[in-house]
Amino acid sequence: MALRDPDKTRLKLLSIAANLFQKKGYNGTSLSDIINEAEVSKGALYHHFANKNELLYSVIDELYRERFLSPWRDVIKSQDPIQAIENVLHNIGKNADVKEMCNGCPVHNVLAELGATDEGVRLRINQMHCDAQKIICDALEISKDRNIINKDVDSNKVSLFFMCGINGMPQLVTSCQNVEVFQQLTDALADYIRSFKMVD
Amino acid sequence: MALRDPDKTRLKLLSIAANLFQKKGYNGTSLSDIINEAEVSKGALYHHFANKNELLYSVIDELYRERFLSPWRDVIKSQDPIQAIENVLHNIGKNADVKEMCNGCPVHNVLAELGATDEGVRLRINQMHCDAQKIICDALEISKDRNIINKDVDSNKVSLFFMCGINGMPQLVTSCQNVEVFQQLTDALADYIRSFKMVD
Amino acid sequence: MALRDPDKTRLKLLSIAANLFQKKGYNGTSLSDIINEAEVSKGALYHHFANKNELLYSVIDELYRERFLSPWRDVIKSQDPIQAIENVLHNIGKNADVKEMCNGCPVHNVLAELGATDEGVRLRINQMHCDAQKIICDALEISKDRNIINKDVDSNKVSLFFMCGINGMPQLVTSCQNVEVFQQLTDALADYIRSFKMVD
Amino acid sequence: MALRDPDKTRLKLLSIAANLFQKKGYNGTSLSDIINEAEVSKGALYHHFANKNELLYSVIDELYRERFLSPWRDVIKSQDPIQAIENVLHNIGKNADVKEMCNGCPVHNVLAELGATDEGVRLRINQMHCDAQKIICDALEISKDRNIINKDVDSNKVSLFFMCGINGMPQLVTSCQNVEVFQQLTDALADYIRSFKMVD
DNA sequence: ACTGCCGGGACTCCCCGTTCAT
DNA sequence: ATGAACGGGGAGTCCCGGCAGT
Repeated sequence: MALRDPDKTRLKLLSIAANLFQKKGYNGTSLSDIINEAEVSKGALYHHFANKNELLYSVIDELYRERFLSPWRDVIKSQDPIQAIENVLHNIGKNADVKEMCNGCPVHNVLAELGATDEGVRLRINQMHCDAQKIICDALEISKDRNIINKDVDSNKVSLFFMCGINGMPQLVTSCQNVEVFQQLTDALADYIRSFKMVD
Repeated sequence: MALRDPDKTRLKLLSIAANLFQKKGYNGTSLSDIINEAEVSKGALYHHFANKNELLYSVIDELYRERFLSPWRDVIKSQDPIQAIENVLHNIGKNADVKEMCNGCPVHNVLAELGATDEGVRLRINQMHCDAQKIICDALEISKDRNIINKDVDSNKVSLFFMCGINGMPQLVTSCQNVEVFQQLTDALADYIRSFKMVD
Repeated sequence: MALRDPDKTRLKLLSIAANLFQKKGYNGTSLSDIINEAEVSKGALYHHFANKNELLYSVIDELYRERFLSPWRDVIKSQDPIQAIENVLHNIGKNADVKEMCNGCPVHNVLAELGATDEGVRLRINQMHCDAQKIICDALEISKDRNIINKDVDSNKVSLFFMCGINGMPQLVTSCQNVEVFQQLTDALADYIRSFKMVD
Repeated sequence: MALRDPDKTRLKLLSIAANLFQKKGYNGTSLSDIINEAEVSKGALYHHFANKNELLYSVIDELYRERFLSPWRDVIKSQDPIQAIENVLHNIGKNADVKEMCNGCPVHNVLAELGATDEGVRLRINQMHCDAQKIICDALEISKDRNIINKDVDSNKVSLFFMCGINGMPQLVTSCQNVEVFQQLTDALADYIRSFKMVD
């Protein structure tokens, strides 16, 4: 129903779709699932989104992308970017929503399901990975300049592996349904990144 | 077809289903897709498997599981398990089939799509993760005994993070469609595991 | 758009609907097709026409009917109505728009699609047939009076068959997509009507 | 239901579809209409026909075509083909099923609705027209040889116009819902064809 | 008075996983 | 092991109201 508030209706659809796609997968989620939970008619949905695929793209562009990148954006503004990265890891490890985590990372799930067949999805998520890696890579370079880490660290390789770690976590958490595992993993990744610091 | 060879038919269905599930996802693959590619009748499929879900379970149990675990089984028999792990990583990095890799890891894809809704899938894959982690963990313990790595290494944490790295790789490769990335990642993971070796 | 000209908007909708109904059929034409081509909003359409069915009726009443009847109206004013009919046939044969013809006669198409289920359509088109036949019938009677044709001609039967010929033409042209066929048919129909002339 | 008789099921669907397409048009007939009347499941329909369009093509090829051509096939075997044509016209005029007639000719209706947009339909019906015209044309030629009609008759033109008459009839009957009109028209067409006979 | 945006559902064709008689 | 039949959804489209502002 929702007496005439297009933006609100759109956002509602978007966020409900985001949740369902994460939990049940893209192909596992029917538009009926979405409109039922949103208490909105099919006409409303198709007024806002051309089709299911466009809805997914909007979800990725407007929700998943921000959720994925925002935690990292500030690390390069810090005096000690390495410390900042550790802090971010610590925070997401501590504040992880159990239910959310156990459904895996939405970005990750969508990529695993559709990456091989839907170029639109793949390119969007690749962009996210690149953007995030760029931030980490910059953080490493800055840290070299400031003599926080060794100059012979291969920033590209390390930042790539960092992204790999980030991507692997939700997988393990989903499979064992245990959030503690997530904290161990963020710890371990923090250890990894800290291992490049200069010994003083 | 019609050449009565039940086991062959079954295996054919199994391996075609394995490929399609990996590439197009479970919900994205229809039974018609499978029987068309296998050139087998619908009745034949239902003779061998109770339903689509059981087919998936069989695929996991009989194909995915072995593919996932077999490379690691021998590392604990080696004199230097750490070196053995590095070798395995090097091999899978070098021999990676481009097309296969770019579709992501089948285990991983299935978990991402169904992990949150299908306990049968989740438990099977969790078991694989645990079994693999156990191997790595044992390898680390053995290496401690043999003074290959430091005794204060937290084998559980490291092996867990190792699994995390393993799980994150196909994700990144899928998104950028570039196998070189895979080699860089196996390298980086090898670096990681080597970093625990005693300095002599 | 937005240039407030209600009559123009209405006429635009009417004539675009007329074309689309002819080409794609009534059920094959969606209101979206119409408003897209007319560059008019849905609200505008519904302001001018109560619903799709009323739009069709208006199309028939205001456009199809005139197009169908106007060529024949003057034949009875002629000194030699038979000659006048031949002339009309000759003209429509010669001036036939290729594209238009190959889509069939709009009146005809609508009747064929909806005649059996929509009384409103059937009655309107029946009226057109009757009116046209009346003209031809009158032309024959006048010609009898003036000794142009034999007095024993059954005007009703001939005029009915004349209408039959008129109705059958577009059908054949549509099926073979060849306007020459149309000219042959108008010729043949002219031959038919001329065959009743007195031999002098 | 319907205890396993594929051919029967198929034919049932075909003939019910044939009736509904004639009465309500192609776009006006839903697959639900068809399966409800046939008391057959949706799956059964899609087992026999790839889609709605293929169903239509099958209806045309297997039912409409025969109904349309069969009455004329024997006229060229007759001693007096012209007389045979008259007889056929007389028969279909006399035996016309009221209800059927008032829904128009199925071939005709389908062509009017879809001829401009569906080549498959157009080509099929064009073939029927050509085949029928060929028969009439041959009948005229044979009649010339046997001195039944004048040698200067343009067989092609006359047979074409004959087809035109055949095609126009159902149109008029549909619009006035009066079968007597049909008899008058078959009479008039018989008159027309007879008019070419030699006067003895 | 007239037009535009938002929304409502029923209905469309089609496909899916599954069962059953053969 | 076959393939005909089943029936429940799948996404998407349709025609249509109703509120807002001109």
